Amino acid sequence: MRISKLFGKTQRELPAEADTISHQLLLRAGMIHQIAAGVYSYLPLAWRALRKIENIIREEMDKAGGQELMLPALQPLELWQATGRDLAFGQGLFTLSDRRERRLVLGPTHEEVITELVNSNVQSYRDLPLLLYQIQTKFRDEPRPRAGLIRVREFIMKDLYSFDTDEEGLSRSYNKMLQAYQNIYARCGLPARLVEADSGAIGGKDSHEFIVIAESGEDEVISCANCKYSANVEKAQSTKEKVAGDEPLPLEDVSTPGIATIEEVANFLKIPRSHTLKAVFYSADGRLIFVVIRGDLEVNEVKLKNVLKCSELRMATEAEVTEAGIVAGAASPIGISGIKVIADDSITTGTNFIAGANKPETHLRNVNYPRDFKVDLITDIARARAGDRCPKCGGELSSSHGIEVGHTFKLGTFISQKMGAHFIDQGDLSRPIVMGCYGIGLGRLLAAGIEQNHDDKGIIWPLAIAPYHIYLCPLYLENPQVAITAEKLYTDLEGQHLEVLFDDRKESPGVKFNDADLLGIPVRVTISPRTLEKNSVEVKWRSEKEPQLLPLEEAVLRLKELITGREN
RNA sequence: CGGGGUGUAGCGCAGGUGGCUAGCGCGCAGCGUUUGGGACGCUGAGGCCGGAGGUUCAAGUCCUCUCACCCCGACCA
Repeated sequence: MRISKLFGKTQRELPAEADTISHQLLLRAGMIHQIAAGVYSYLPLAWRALRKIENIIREEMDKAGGQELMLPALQPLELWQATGRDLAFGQGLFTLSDRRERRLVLGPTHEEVITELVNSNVQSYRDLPLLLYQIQTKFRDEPRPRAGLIRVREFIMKDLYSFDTDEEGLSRSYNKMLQAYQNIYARCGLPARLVEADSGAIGGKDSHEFIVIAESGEDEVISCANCKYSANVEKAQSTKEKVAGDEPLPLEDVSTPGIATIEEVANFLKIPRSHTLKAVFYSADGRLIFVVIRGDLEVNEVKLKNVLKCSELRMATEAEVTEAGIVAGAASPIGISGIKVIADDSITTGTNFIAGANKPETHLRNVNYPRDFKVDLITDIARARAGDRCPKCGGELSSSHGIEVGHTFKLGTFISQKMGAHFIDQGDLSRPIVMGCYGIGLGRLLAAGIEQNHDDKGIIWPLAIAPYHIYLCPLYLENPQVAITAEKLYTDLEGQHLEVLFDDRKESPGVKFNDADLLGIPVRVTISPRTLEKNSVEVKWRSEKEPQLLPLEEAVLRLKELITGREN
């Protein structure tokens, strides 16, 4: 490709809109163009890189036994109502009506559609297992698109769906996919980590994410330095250490004038926050929920949401709390009735806690569970933090940010049951198909690739996903010797099926070198009067500092060797 | 949804106390001189100042409404 003909221009200045690195570089390199919040066009360079990623994914899916197909983006809303996932997705679902007022959604994912399809093609255990996948555009009305391609509303995604006769089959399919995913990230040059995850609106039991550690990532990963434990903070557990072990003492009031927050209570009474119990109020599908947790811990809303099995969860408003007869600032689980109380199991890690008295400006000393109050449910709903103890080995947990570049789910029979997708087993029994699903966002993978591979000059593409292999960079093109040599080299390199971006512009060396660095093509080949004097060309890897000279007559073959050598 | 910010040329920005032909840099076009890390000179094209309404002799500038985009938060009584 000649740069003079390439659609898309590099930009010298930082775009004001972007403040994550991949977003900035994608814009500066002229690779993407935004048309609305979280909606982008992909220009030729980006599209080439995406297709490289797509092909790697396709090869690995096929190798694992997957069969590619294409599914509709336009889906009837009833399909979503059948599984109830229209509610789970809520506002995240793009909906529209056709001319007959039939309600449709733009598919945010395709479990319903493919289950419907599979149901009409599978009757017997002999038809299973199946691994079916699609690579296509999906739509989610994200509350806040951000960071360029990292969180968007229209995106290209590979989803594979597995269909098995039982849990063991599912595990086999699941493990195949985990392996295929490891292969994909390795081939794309991305160090992705496997972490335990919450399944969110997709539903299901076991779930894992692949995370690329990056500052701009919006996911928080909790991991143990000592063992392999690693989990998304939404899911992560930690050991809650004992805090106070005295014999339970009788309850007593303590006056706390003007004291409301846990911080203030702890300071006022000169005790650690961990010796207090905190009351937090939520509204779950419109119902008030009373949550009790040890004062130094925070509620993990994802865990809470899972426990409550609700579709909408938010903090309750002060009005809602007051209306329920609760004294803000001194709320207490003691003597509460008519409200569902959920407790974090941290309330059993000590005795004689301080808690609200449910009377203005008053707290209670020596609160003990279960002696003093009852709860509807006690379980782990706390947010794990860096510095906490690992639930598996007791090591110290640390926290880092990352980009979720893949997510796998053991769906089980949740969807197949609701949609009546059954098969006949060997004993002539009708049973629901056991499902899994496995997604990768291609654009996000591209962005993560840039987040991982760049310097202050620009992108440094891993060879496997680079839009081109070689940046052919002749200097002083008005010199006929340079021009002729460059043209010949361009033709010969393409003849060897090397992918060449030919900078045929009459620009100054500075401009060309800077664009070469910005675009991040792995190998730069410079031809100039200076190199021609030595009858050679200069070759430089984008990822390395020093160039080397290659004799002109060997250049094509040597470059071919260099590139195929690194590809494997 | 809440909070903050920004909309002026393809990109980055200035102008904002109303005042006549709306500027600067980059980029773009032409000519010339240059040339191993974003060269220089000259000439030139390019704007419904996000949109609607209002105030005024006069609005990029003031008022009201609205739209779009970006960032932060979805935070604990």
